[in-house]
Amino acid sequence: MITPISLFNASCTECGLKKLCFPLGLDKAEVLRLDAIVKRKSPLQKGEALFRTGQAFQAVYAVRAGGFKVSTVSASGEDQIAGFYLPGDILGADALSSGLHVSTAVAIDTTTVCEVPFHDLERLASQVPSLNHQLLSLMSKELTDERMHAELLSRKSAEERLALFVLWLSRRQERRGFSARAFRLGLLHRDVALYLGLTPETVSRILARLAEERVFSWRNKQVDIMDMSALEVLAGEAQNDNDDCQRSQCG
Amino acid sequence: MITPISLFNASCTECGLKKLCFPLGLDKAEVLRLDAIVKRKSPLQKGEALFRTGQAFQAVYAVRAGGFKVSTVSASGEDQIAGFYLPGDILGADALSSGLHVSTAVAIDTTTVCEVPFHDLERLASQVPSLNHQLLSLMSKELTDERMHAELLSRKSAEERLALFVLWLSRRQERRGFSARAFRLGLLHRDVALYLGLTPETVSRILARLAEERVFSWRNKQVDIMDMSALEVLAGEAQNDNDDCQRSQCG
DNA sequence: AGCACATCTTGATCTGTATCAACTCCACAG
DNA sequence: CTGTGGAGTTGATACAGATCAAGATGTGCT
Repeated sequence: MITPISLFNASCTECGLKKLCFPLGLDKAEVLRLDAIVKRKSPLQKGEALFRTGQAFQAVYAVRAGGFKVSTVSASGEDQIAGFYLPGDILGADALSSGLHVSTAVAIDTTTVCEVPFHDLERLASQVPSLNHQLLSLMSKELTDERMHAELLSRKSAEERLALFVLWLSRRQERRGFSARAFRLGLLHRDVALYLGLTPETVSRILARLAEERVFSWRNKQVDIMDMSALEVLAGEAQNDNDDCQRSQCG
Repeated sequence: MITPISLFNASCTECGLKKLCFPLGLDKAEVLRLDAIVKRKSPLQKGEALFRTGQAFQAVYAVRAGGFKVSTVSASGEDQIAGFYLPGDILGADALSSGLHVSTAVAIDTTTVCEVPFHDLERLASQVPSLNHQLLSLMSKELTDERMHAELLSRKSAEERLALFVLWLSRRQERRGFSARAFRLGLLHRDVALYLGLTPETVSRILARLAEERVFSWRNKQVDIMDMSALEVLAGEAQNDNDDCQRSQCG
């Protein structure tokens, strides 16, 4: 199959996501060395797997466009969704300790990735301290994200979970330079429900209520936030009262 | 204050936990270099904090004896417990991406730790590839553990959660060379409840039932597992049927 | 365009766990 | 030894969200 070169040859130097990805903190010469080990793969179709549980760990991947859902299959069959990975995110590093992937990554859209063979990455990182630091930093970030996820699951009501989920998405969009108030979200309610520890029915009911209350709507893969501060309140993240004041002038 | 040197001078070379900790995969000369940057601190009393939310990130810590509970304080005040760290575990690396600790680590017993200044660790790791690999591997391990925690929180019943929790503890004990069936657990019900996303009342009720059914008991900081296979069944982790068979001779 | 299947919505009911409340047990200080 | 406060237990009740069920809407394929 012949694919237009232009889609895949963009280097890290020119990539719009370099502030979120491995190049962060590297100088130009270092980015060029990184570029040399990165393989741009042809796009995955929606539903295709990037890796599956049990496969040998070979590389980590940076999402360039599209996205993945990462799930683990439990003994009971039904799968749990560990997270969603959007452009700029790195995935696959969770397989590092065991040498085998412990989860499956499925494209939720037509998706392009950069493949970074781990052996090469590790060797380069040992020569480029700032790259190594960034690798550690990205993993540390994933860990704190997963902790936030666990906190959401253990202490939040269904409504808070959905509000928080949309708020997180909104902030990720914003950091990528897109609108925080309106974006596309090509996920099934079922997948979001699994991620949030809820059922699709509950998700549907709460979406109906929040749309009714003009907080936000999610219809036909399109999210529109109508009242950001109400959303923050519902998510339990309002910039309220005097938390800052205790450290500055007030009181 | 003068403390007996003998308590703190044990080197990594002689440490019984080296198979679980940074030295894994290093040769003797490398372990000696690691030893040179590790600081053995004087013990923390029960209830003392190793680090607190908001403190600057300076070092990672290896638990030598005792243990920690690591919790995050949410805006609403009550704290969520992210995990328990036992001898051989590494903690503190979650602060790496932001440069500030995002959680608080409190000793649950008299506890000794090895402090590894991160700046030194990073420099040494850049010279010793196997150390760098082990650092990445430990972080990857933490990430998969946190995913298991999230899975427990989103899909398991209260009984399954407790069974799984005790099973995890049992396996950790075993890997450290202790009995898998009987061990000390100096945690409050309240802390375990928070970790499992339950209330102390529910924990108490289920413990009573499981002791009644002779699966395991937890009284006076002492856990005794009476029926390991029943515990595995309750935890949804029984070595059941033909999962292996599908890959071998059966059928 | 039209069919078929998957996803989403909406409603009725059920249930596991939280919540509230009272009591017991224990550790520790004096 | 006794008083005090925190932790654990046990029971009664409430409710959020699961489950079951049926219909509406969408989406992909021929």
